[in-house]
Parts: sequence; C-alpha cells; structure tokens
Amino acid sequence: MAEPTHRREETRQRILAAAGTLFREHGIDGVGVDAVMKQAGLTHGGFYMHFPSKEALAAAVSQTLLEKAASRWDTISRSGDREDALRRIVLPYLDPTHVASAQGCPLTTIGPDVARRSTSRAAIGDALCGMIDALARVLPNRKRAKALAALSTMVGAVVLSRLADDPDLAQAFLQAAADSILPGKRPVPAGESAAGH
Amino acid sequence: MAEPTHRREETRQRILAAAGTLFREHGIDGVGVDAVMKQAGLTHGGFYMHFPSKEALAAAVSQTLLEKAASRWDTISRSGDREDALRRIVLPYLDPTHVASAQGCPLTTIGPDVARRSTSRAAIGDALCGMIDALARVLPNRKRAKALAALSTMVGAVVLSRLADDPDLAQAFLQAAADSILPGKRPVPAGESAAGH
DNA sequence: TGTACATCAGTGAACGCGCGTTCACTGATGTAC
DNA sequence: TGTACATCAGTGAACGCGCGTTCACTGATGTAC
Repeated sequence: MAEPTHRREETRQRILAAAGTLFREHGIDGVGVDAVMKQAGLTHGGFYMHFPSKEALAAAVSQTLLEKAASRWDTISRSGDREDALRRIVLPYLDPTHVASAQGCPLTTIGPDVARRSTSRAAIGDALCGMIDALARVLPNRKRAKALAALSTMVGAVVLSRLADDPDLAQAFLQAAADSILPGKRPVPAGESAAGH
Repeated sequence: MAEPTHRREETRQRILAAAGTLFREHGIDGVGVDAVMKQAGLTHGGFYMHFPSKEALAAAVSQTLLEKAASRWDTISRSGDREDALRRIVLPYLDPTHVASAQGCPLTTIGPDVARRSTSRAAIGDALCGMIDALARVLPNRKRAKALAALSTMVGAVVLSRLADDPDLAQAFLQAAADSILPGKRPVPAGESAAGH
C-alpha cells in the first residue's frame, strides 16, 4: 500500500515538525536528538536514517520553518488590497498570541542560535530574502530599505516583548512596533487567536 | 594584604566577565561551567563557592551585562546635545563592529535564552527599563512609545544582520535601521573601531 | 493463491564523552600569643 | 620577632546522568515464482 519512499518522507517531515516545535521552545542546544525523536513518536536510533547529524537537522529545521513563513507572507502580499495585506502580515506577528506561542517565528526564537551555525545561516538565506520581498511589496512606497527596517522592528519587538517581565511593557513593545510600521494608528488586537506563526 | 572579601569579590567578577563573553558567543546552553571557570583562570570545582548553580550564574550575567549597557546609555543620554547623544547611542549599536563582536549587546546575543529563563528575565527588568528611559530622553519628542519602537528596531536589525549570510544584506539591515531612527539621514560608519557593547 | 525471500524503516543496547554538582583536601593568608 | 593555629578560596577526583552517534538486530511490507 504505502510506498517505502512515501513512508520515509512522511517520517522525515514528522521529525522536522517535532524539532521545529522543541527547538523554538527550548533553543537548539536545549533539546536532544532523543527528545526530538520521542516527540515524533519514534526511538532515537532511527534518527540517522533521516539526517546525518543534529547539526544537519538544525539547518533543515531552520530552512523549513523560514520557508513556511516566507511562503505565507508571499501569498498574503500578492492578495488584493496592499494596505490590508500589510496589516495581515504585521498584526498577527505583533499579536500577544504569537509572542506566547512556542511555534513562533524562528527569527525571534532561534535567531541567535541560527546565526552561530554557518550551515543553518546559509540554509535560510533565500527564505529571508523572500520575507523581505513580501514585506516590501505591501509597504506604502515599496522601498526595500523600509522593509528591512520594518522586519527589524517586528523581530526586535517580539524578542523584547518576551523579555519583558511586566505584561504592560510586553504589550507596549508590540503596540509601539505596530504603530511605527502601519500607516494609520490601529490598536493591536489583544489575544486574538491563531496568529499562525 | 588582600582582604579575603576583596579577593572573593574580585574572583566573582572574573567569573562573571568570563561567562559574559562565552555565553554571548555560544549561547548559555552552549557553554559549560567548566569552560567558564577555565576562561576565568580557575578550576571548575570552585564555581559553587560563588554561585549556587549555573542557572544563578546565567541570571547574574544577564543582569550585569544589561546594567552596564543601561548605565552607559544613561550617561550618554544626560550629556550635552540631545541629537548628538542619540547618535552616540544608536550608531555604535548599529555598527558592523558591534555586530561582529562576541561582546555584543546581550539583548541580541542571548535575548531568547534569557526570555526562556524566568529568573534571568526577572533579573534584567530594571536595566531594560533603564535603557528605554535613556533612549526616550534623547529622542526628538521624548515619547516612550518611540523609544520602545526604536529599541525594537535596533535589536532586530542586529539579530537579522548576524543572520544574513550576504554581507551587503547584513549592512543594509543596519543602514535601514539607522535611517529609520535618526532624524537626518547619515551613513553608518562601516567598521569603526570600539563599538563598546 | 500460497510460500520463500529481499528490502529497509525503525528498535534499543551500547560507545565515549562532557555536563552540573559534590566533597575531602590543599595551601596561602591573617591572627593570637 | 617568631611560632602555632584558624580561616577559607581554590583544587581535582568522583558522582550520576544525558548527550550525539553507532550498530547488530527485528519485523512489517512488497516481490518472485
């Protein structure tokens, strides 16, 4: 019934998804191969059937996660009203649900971890450009420099919001970032469900 | 000659400095107590004379590093010309030297690591507010919200600059962030020495 | 249709190693008389 | 001033444990005849 290749690829995806969750939650160095495989419903020995090393897994996870984010933004950026598309990219990103989520944007959860690993860093290059392009496409003047600044603000605001022990300050970072990126001032919806990052 | 208390405190500072360097370079989970003590010129056994656990060291390091950054910004923010003070805070931060440095701002190097550790997170609360206050003091309209957005942009730009494999893109993140924060458009000095973070 | 065989994804014990932590000890320093 | 003692920062061997990785094996699946 199930072709060997199918099952193999399906398992690989399961490992990637498990690692994607755990790496973002505890950092790449905070999670062992054992824990990843257990989360995927397997035993640790089988890991090396799918990846040559944990380092390779880290690179594959980084790439996969960022490609998903880029593809989502790309789709939104090409849909209908540009001003609305911008909001549908920025607001869910700066939503407290996204900040609280263990499934958050990898730039904010494992950014420094990825930056230290040259193979992971190289693996996300294209996807990072994709995110920038998508953002530039929906910004008022379509300037790439504005997209770079906006992405910086978004990433920084989420990192700082997670660092702020005071909930008011955490929320204030998100609100200030949204106000500085979006043309008209609109409140960030507090606690809206399904940020989808 | 040397009072016991003096020597003890001096050693503690040496351990903090060693951990500050190594944690920022390799992440908190990427460095063992053994490596920290070796960097401090000691053997690992003596560590527990100064800190009850590695977790406590992480909190102390986070606090110390961020307090130093806050105090530096505070001093600058109260000195002379406000517009010039703003530049003397923002430009070194967005300088490639700072990005390349293993001694960089802890928000950009171990931000997510600290966010995951509640004791570390709590320890940096005051210093984080201090940085925000200093930034607000020198921004054109002194609005706290603008300071939150500016800090977000700075932190995000440095994180993303480290992630960009392409040197031009890395530089573009820094330049775009500087342009979006500073009133007049000025070039970021490329490769200026002694960013001091 | 039924039996024998080949394939190969996944298992689980084992490897050497480094982790965080403990503890009996050392040895330099400062104090008491 | 000189000797005996107390203090205590730092040493280094040892602990149990979990890491990343390897490998002989299992057992379900698909194929050959």
